[in-house]
Amino acid sequence: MKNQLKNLLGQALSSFTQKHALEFELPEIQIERTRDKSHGDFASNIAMMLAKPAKMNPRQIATEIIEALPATEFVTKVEIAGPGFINFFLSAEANLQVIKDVLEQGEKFGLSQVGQGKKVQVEYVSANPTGPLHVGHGRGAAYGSVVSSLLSAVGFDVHREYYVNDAGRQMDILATSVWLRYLDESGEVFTFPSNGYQGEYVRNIAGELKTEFGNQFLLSASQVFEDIPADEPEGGDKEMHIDALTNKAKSLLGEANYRIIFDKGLNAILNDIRDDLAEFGTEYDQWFSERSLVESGDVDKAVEMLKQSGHLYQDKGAWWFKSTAFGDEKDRVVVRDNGQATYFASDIAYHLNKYQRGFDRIIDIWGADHHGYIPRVKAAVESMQLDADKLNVLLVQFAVLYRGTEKVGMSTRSGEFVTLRELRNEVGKDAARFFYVMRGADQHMDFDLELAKSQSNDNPVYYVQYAHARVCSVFRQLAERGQQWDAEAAKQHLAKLTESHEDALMTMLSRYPEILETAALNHTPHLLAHYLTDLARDFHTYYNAHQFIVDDTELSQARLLLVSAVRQVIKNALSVMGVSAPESM
RNA sequence: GUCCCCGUAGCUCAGCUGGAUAGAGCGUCCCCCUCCUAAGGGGAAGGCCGCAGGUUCGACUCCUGCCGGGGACGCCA
Repeated sequence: MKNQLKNLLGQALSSFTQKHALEFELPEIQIERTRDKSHGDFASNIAMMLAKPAKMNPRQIATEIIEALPATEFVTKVEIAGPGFINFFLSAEANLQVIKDVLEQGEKFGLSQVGQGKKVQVEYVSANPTGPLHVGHGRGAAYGSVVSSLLSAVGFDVHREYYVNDAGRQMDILATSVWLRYLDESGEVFTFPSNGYQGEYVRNIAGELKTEFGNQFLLSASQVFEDIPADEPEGGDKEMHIDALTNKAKSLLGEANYRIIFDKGLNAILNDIRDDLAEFGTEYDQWFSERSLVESGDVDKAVEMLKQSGHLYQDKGAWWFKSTAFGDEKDRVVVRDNGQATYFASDIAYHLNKYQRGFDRIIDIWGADHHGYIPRVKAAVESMQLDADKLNVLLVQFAVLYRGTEKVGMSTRSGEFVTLRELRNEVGKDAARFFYVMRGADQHMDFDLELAKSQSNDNPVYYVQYAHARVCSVFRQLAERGQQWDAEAAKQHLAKLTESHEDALMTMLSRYPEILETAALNHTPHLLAHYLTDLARDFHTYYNAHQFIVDDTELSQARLLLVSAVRQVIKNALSVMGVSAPESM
């Protein structure tokens, strides 16, 4: 509808410019929904935009444009209002059309092709596989998966990816932690390193290792801790302590055995993360391994490439990337003085790889704490002569958990964090997803567990789902009364829908495709959540004001058709959000 | 210190990329199904859109500077 009006205005505009022999470049035609019914259904500000360049009074311009407007059956009235708005009033038929559209298109209603099949890669969550996902990752997961679904809904070819940090120091620390817990299980006595992974899950993995391999990796604690520098509580350095233990593990166990333990830890946690995300309803097309980049030599190649192009220099034994040349605050280390490539080196190689795979757009979704990372990645991309505009980094702010008014403590260090799985078990997948996505991603969020669990009208998830269930209930009621309903036949009686509530609902339904498009293009899934509560509210209002199953069968049929369209749109929108649409509650 | 995010009703948040009289929910107050699920609905009160300038026909929205809150700034990952 919006586009049709745009076309009409375009035609009127060109005859207007011809008439006055205007030469300047025309502004883009903007048409928007009116906020107030008395302003019609749509409005354009084009006359005011033209006022200055055309050197004419905006109301005069509006008058002439309206005169030049081709006649159509779906617009009943066009008015000039206020400083020069052109207001369009749609005909009743035009309003009714949306019901037919929903009926015909069903699950496809709202989808579009603005993405033109362009290839978009969306990378999200990508948490280190050193422990279970916590509630902070949950927000990224919900946001990333809904953004992906939105993009896909408006015609992009979306590739969802999880970057697995399965190489590097943190993974070594995990492997070492697993091994030490294994020794612990076997009765060795020692103090667990303060910088190791303390969580219970590490013990579980160690237990599995023990069951599977028996004493194959058993060594005495005295042998392991021989010549290891002191840990922090003993006045030493916790980083040096843990690194030394890792090196000791490698030398005592040998590469092959070490690798077994390493992989045991990695796979246990990665499988857990996979299951967790799958149960949360976020799917991936690819799990991209960092180690594969290292082993294929891509990381070395990328570093070499930067050396060749003169973007690296050596200082104090380390190789630095000259990111300041591209606007970063300081230069960054790519290869440490011990010869180890940093995570940044892998990230450079990974982004190069993304570009080489030929995506039209690349979206990275990171936690807000990584914002300082953006300039250096963009710098790396630019230094490799790649189009940095294709890369879009979206940041997700943290969520703070509340139980009622009480803040739920969160500290990753002590291993005392609330996991995503615990959250799902407590409030359920639907509520968790809806709540996560209800607020703008750049907004700090208060996540109230009590509210998310509550089965009341305070809870937007239930509010929306209930609207869907209520429609289903109406149809069950209809069946119980032994009455028939025929959607095709009902189409003939739509003109019976004359109540203001019905009008409002139809307008709301026709907005859905527009909401999907803006939400997708702006990466703002919260618009969809708000739209759903608005739609549900209009439905509940209608429900309270009017009976759908009434004696006038034609009216009854028409109302049922309208209500079934509402059900369809709620279902479609919830499905984009990855939230279920229950038929009864 | 540098950088990022935020500041809108008592509370939690929208505000459609600059439009008309700034909107919801919760909370408060009043009211509504012998009727398709009251897990619902209607109404009232409640605002210097942090402050001060600037840009223009027009600013909650864009720019600058303050004030206030949160976060990030490592040869960490």
